[in-house]
Amino acid sequence: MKTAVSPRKAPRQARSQATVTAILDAAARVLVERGYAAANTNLVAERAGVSVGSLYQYFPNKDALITALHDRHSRQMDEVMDRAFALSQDLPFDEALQLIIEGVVEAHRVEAGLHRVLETQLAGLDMLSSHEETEARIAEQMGCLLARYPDQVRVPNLRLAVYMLMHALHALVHAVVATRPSGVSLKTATQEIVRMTRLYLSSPPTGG
Amino acid sequence: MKTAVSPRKAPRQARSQATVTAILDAAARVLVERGYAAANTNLVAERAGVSVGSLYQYFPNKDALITALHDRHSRQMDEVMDRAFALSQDLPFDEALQLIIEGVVEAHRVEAGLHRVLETQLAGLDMLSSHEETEARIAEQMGCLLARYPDQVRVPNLRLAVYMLMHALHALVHAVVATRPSGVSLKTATQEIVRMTRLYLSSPPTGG
Amino acid sequence: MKTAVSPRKAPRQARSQATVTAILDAAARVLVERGYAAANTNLVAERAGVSVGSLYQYFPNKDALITALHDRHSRQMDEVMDRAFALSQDLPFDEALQLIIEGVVEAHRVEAGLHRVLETQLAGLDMLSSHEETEARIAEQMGCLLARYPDQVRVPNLRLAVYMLMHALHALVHAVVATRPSGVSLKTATQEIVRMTRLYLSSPPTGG
Amino acid sequence: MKTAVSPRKAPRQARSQATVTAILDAAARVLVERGYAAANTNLVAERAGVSVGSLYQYFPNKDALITALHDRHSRQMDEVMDRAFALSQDLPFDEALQLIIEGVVEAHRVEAGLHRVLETQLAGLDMLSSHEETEARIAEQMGCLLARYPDQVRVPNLRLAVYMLMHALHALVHAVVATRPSGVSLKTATQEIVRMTRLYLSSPPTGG
DNA sequence: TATGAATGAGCCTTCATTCAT
DNA sequence: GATGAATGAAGGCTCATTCAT
Repeated sequence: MKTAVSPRKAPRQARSQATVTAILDAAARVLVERGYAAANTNLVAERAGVSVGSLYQYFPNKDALITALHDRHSRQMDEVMDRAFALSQDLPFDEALQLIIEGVVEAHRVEAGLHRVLETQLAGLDMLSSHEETEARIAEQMGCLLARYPDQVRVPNLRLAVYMLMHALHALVHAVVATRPSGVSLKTATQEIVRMTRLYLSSPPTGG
Repeated sequence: MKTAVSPRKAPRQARSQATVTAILDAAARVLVERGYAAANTNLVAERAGVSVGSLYQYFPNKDALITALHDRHSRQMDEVMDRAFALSQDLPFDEALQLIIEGVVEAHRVEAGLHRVLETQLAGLDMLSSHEETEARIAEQMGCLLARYPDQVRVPNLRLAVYMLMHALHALVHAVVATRPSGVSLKTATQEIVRMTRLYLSSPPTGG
Repeated sequence: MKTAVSPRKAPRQARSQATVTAILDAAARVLVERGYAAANTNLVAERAGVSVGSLYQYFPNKDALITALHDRHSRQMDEVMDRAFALSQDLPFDEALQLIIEGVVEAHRVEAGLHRVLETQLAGLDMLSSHEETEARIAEQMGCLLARYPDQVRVPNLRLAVYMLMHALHALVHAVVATRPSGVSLKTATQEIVRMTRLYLSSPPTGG
Repeated sequence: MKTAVSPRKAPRQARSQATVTAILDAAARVLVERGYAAANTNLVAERAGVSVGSLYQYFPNKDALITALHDRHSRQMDEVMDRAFALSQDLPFDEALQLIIEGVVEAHRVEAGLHRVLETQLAGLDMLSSHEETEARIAEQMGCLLARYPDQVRVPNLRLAVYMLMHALHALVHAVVATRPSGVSLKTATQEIVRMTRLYLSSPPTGG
């Protein structure tokens, strides 16, 4: 499942691919609109314009569908992040930081609702493995990034700093994308996240 | 209904109170174990050691039960926070900050799992009002706190700073309570949150 | 049960009697307001101002309660009818007829709603026996009445005539009490019932 | 939904139609046997030889099922009545009257039990509208009929007469179909209804 | 393969009835 | 006797899943 499709010999596969995509899209919409509890496979199939039977042809059960949706979403996010990290490669610290954070915000803006639902309502499902993988990979990249700027990044414990940033950034980006204090633009808010991050990273452990 | 009970001749009420408490406790456990969607009233009743009928004697429906649980939890959190804010009243900035953050961590340590589920899976229910109230009240107190230390708190926009802290602290506290990088104690992690907060608040807007 | 209470030594009994009456009254009200399906013993008890426990002290189960209510209602109706038949004893045919029919209308006006519900929704219960008895007794009396006026009552088959009248009058009285064509008073409508009855009874079997 | 099916390629629809019919038939049976309160959808489904799920595929809820049953029954009755009224068009008064009343009796003979339950236990449901419509239409037709014979029909108030007949006939037909005095055939009883009706309609208001 | 009617386990809720106080 | 909290069987309804066409 979920294996890449070889470019040639697409006719059959193309149909399947389109159907799978339609189903996942419908699932995303339904999930965002009604939450996991109220989302049901019949509705997803209807919204996707296919029969329930077809849905079950491609996904053995409801959880598999949600998992697949989650995986697809993760992959999309990963790509954005990878691109951001790649671009930041040769930039000075401040610019790299800004680029990365703006990238994350951008990544979350696309499907903020879906992202939230997936993260939120799916705590109980067994799909965490892939999610944690992703998290770990991003943490890894983040660690590498920080390690590249020993002069600006002066934290007592790099692993701890990465951990702090992962969680703080995650929450702030979500918040900033969803809602901001009145009169504050997304750009300004994003800038403030950058500022907080820079302050945190570039101050020596001891106040002295 | 659940108003204060007169001290003498409490047996009847005491029994009811105990039942209500047992139900709420069971609901909390079930919710944490299985999430909202998979939690069902029959199971909650069974776990509470009462019949479904009793459950419905005290809570008109499933949502009301969850809402009541949420309210109870909120009240408990509020008390902890209020206490922390009160104690921090006459302390110097650094100590006040530390006290507050340790208070929040402490508040979350009690029922972290429940807290997460309630926050997470209940987005759809109509109980948000009380939740948002609580949030607003805490934000208000936070704002007052920061305003008390104009010398140490140098942020360009106080409302924005409060907003940033609310979200970042929230996430970090949750994270820290649930899991930490190996080798990092809860105390150390909490300290790091304090450090991040202090750095963020006490640096002038412009690097200069 | 339901046995007459001896006049002396009433204190205890009086209390019970009052409670039973209150319960039956409440049951009547609830039944009229919500119908049999939606009526429930807890509500009846509450409306009667007693506990469910007390209700079950006097009535072994819900059906017994309804049956008792039905019996009480029947008895009240019977009394009215008996009185009407007694008064009509020495009157000429037309006046006797009018008196009886007005009596029936009057009897139904008091608790028309209850009467309807009892008749209607209780078809399935096993309380019909007493109901059929009452019906039979009234039919009997009606037969006697008609037999008293051989000159005016010229029907081919007396039993059939009684049967016809029982059913037609029943329906018409119900209808007339509940609703009438606009502009028609209860008195006028009652008069028309009398007219129909007289015409039916006093015409010779063959048109000749 | 239940609109006419194109003759060719009906298999799908035919199946559904059959299922719907089976459900309605089962509902009718259960309703007659146990009354509305004791009738439950699970039993209806079982009796119909389908699953509850199927029942709810065709009827959104219990009341809708009963309403549909009521509608189907009404439609059947209407057809019989319409036919009777149509046939009576050019007949002399006595024959027209006889035809109509025999028609009503015939209409009720088919599903007398169901008819009674539907009329009886369903006062509370919102299906009255259609029922009252039917009643009004029949009253209308009855009025027209009577108006066609000004020589034989001599009543003081046509609307009142129609009202009287609607109620009396209704009750008598029900009675006659369900049970009769011993020794009286359905035919004889029906004849007696005709006789009563004729006497009522053709006598001048005042005895003179 | 696609379809969608059919299935039925399971959930929320009610209410007649019991019983400890 | 009176009370009313507690009980739990039963009923309405949903929805993940299957399978005949």
